[in-house]
Amino acid sequence: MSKGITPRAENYSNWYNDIVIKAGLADHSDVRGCMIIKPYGYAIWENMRDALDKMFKETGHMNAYFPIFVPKSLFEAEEKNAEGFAKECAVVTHYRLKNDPNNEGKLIVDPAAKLEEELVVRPTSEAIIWNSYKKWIQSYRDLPILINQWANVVRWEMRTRLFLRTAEFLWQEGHTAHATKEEAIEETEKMNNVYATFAEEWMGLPVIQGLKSDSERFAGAEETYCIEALMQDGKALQAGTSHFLGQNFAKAFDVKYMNSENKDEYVWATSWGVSTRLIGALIMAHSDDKGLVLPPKLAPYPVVIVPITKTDEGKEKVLAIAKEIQNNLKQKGIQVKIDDADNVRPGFKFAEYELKGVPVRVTIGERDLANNLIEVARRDTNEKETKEVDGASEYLISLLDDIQKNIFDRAKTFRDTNIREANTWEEFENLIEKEGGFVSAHWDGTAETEDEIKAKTKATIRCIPLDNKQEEGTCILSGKPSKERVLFAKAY
RNA sequence: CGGGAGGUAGUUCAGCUCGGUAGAAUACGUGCUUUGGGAGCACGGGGUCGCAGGUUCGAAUCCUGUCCUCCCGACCA
Repeated sequence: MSKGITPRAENYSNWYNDIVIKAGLADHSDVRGCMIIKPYGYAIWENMRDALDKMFKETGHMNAYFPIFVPKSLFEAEEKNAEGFAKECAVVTHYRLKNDPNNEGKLIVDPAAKLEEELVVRPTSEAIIWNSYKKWIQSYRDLPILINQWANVVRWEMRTRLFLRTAEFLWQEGHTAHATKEEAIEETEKMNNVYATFAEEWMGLPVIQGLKSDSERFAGAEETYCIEALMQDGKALQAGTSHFLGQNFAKAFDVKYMNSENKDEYVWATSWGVSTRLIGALIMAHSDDKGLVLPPKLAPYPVVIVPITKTDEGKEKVLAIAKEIQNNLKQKGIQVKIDDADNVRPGFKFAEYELKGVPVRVTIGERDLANNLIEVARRDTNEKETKEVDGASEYLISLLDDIQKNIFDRAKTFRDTNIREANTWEEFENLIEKEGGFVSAHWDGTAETEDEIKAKTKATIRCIPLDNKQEEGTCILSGKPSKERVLFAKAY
């Protein structure tokens, strides 16, 4: 157990907070619900962003940027979307401050500077983007529009948690416009697939792709696809969503195109997004009581070298080998940090890099080097081994692959052993309460039943898996007939 | 929005009951000894005690108001 980190078994949410703060990922700010993402945490986000951005471009999308402010009249155009977000919107009402005549050195909002129309700080950008698409789309030749934006959004949540739910967060939101329903649905599914691939191959996070139930669906969507992941404490986390918006926004903003037969038609839409919440998922999926555990592909530096030296000429030799390894790995695009700071001792560095989740630590010391050896420690299993200097770089590269794979396999085994079937209400309640994880059960398809289950157990329908097999059954609560099982869980 | 905890050094916190010189640990700086699992000793710098009033000879401490944060719950596309 590491200095100052609450063990998971003692208090899972304190453990989570300790990791975020002590690994240097983020801090609370003086603004309620808003966090400061520190360089180490931001570096992880940059790696996520770069990988996703590349995937978006490979699937034909381009980036653009729309304003953070949405005039209220635009925001309210799509009623369901507006209603869904209304109660968590920050609103700009004034554009100027002035000196407080009654309190020197203080400022007050200038009542003379009230805006004619309030500006909503975007909680999501469908409204302002579709207002633009209206101007961009005349003909079927203008379609599809495949745009993504990297942005911050604000949702005034009642209760916030670092990375998992903050009042302001960073994300990407894709907004596409299509001529046909089929093409839009294809896009929705394609991007959900991109998310699943990213989660599994980069984050080492196994996910279940599925559809949301009516009550969990995005406000303004016809269908919401999602990727759902399971955290170590048995709670589910929605890691990404991709929405088929039908013609709802096209109708709200009057976006029509002329088809090849000279007839006006409404445009079909999708939107999809993932956020800095993924960093929360990353933490809770892999880390342990010693600290963070990062997948090599997203670690700011997958390898850290700790030189241990006693003499000047020894130091020279050690650093020469460290730099050689650094250069070899750099050629493969792998960042290596050499920590030659001499104000802290090796033991401190070991603990520090374990806390920060660096996948591989290499110790190069004069003692082992006399025998041409170095020490290699892997963070995922906490195993240490000694290796020959010759061939070290090649070994490290293959070790990083191993770790990436092991992290995923471990999380997948955990996830798979935590999907259980329930066939009666008693079984269901018992599994949700005592085991956690996903519970696969029949449901009659109604929102009433879903609500009642939630009220009784706090479990919600996470998704209806895409590859669901069809089987006759009866709803665990109402006993009414059902054609397939859905996944329930308590969720973040 | 309900319930709980809290705001004192960069950080974690003690001091408050019972008013009287602003404290510890850690971090930081300097020096020496150290360096293979969170080093030791010595010296040193560092604070409008969240903010505003009030009581008092005197307030971190008592009273009133106010702002903010965290945790639990409700809420959460």
